[in-house]
Amino acid sequence: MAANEHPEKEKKDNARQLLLEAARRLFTEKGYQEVSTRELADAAGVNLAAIQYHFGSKAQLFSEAVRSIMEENGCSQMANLLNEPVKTPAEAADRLFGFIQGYISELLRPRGPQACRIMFREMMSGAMENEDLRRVLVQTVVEHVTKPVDDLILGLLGTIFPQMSRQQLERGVQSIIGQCSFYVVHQPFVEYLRGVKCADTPYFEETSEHIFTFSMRGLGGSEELIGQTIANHGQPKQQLSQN
Amino acid sequence: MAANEHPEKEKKDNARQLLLEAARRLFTEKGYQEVSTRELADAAGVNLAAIQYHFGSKAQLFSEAVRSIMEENGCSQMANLLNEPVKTPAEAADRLFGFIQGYISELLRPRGPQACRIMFREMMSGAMENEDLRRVLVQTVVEHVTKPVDDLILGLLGTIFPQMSRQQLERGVQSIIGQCSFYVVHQPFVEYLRGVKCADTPYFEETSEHIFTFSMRGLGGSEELIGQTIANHGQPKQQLSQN
DNA sequence: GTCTATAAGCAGATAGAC
DNA sequence: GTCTATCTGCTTATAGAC
Repeated sequence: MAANEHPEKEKKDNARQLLLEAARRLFTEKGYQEVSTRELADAAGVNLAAIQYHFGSKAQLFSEAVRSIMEENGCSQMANLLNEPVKTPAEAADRLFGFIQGYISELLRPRGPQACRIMFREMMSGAMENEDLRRVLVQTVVEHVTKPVDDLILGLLGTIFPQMSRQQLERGVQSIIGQCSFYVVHQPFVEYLRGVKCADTPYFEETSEHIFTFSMRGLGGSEELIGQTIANHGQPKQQLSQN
Repeated sequence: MAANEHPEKEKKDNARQLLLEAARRLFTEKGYQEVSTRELADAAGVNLAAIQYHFGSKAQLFSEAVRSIMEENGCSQMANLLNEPVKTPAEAADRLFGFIQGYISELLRPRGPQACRIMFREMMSGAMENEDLRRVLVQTVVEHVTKPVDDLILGLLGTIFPQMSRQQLERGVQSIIGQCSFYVVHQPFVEYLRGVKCADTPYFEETSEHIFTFSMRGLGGSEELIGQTIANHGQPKQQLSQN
């Protein structure tokens, strides 16, 4: 009904589009199992049967919604980091620090479609009844999130540590992502155990700085580069000395 | 029916015990949402109504099952590590390495009740409908898993790095646990992206060694201690020099 | 394409006989 | 304490009118 109030633009497949938008929002907010088809149809302002008509099943609507989210913004904060290739270790270290902040921020303080939360949640739960669908979901996540993030960090680490083997770099990437994920996956436990709020600004900033420092040391980075990166991060670009 | 074949021992509350055992197994295998009360009753060989009679609801049975698992074996591989207090940094480093191996092993290659998988899965999903129940679950996990693991690693790191502040030690613990968790939480993505099997012995052993080395370096540990720990791990105890 | 009405099934919980 | 039978409410999916 509300759909007919805007006759100006093309409105073919309106119900489909409305459903997709509602699905993106609700699935990311509540998870696959917790959203019923009735709820989806109501939120979209369309008829229940439209889900079967346009997507065939709830599962396929979910699959489409995830793909659409991932294609549109992947891990959105990465866009800035990919604009121009880095040249010096100092630039790479600066972007690595920026990535860590952005990645945790997106995971802990999600605004808009939370692509990454879906990835954690639906994969851990046995929620995806259909095994094929589950495989497609893994593939979609890897293509649009895991792989780009991996390539980005791999490139940065390769610039900072040019002597390192591919295998060592891959392990470094995994250690960094693992540390960031910790503050999402273990969030309720950390908050209960330590009496902190992971997303509160002071704790959050300390978290980024710790992960950056710990990881740079873990890979053998110089204290000079670590200190200068933290000191200069967010400042206008300037030439930094490097190891 | 099978219950009456063993009249020798006390068998009061037999249905209750049978239900608890079935619940521990099924909930850890499939997750809360994926197990129905009928399935539980069938597996236990008792009547459906026994769940309400003995536990009041499915949710309370789940809660009891988790508590029972956690109380019984927490993170089981930790028992060996807690037997005697460590004295030297070398001993502490050796146990840290042992912990990392044991922790990943328990998460990746679970045999028996998989306490830790429950923790990850049910917390990430919005599965626990009841907010009170969710709080109780967080509390149970922290008490029986998070806190003991945290104390253990905190103690080991404190022995290896006696000059470090409490805050730094806590961050170190979180970085180590985060890296270990990565190989569980991101398992399907890593396996798809890299074409590896996380639980396969060569990759698994390399994983433990990497996390240990990366973390020791990240905290400023000496190369000598790292190398000697890896070389000597699993050997009979001997005095090692330390930084 | 969109709607109403309904099918078909499964969920957790309960009443009441034994 | 254990059982059968059933209630109530929800789910996804479909048939068929418009």
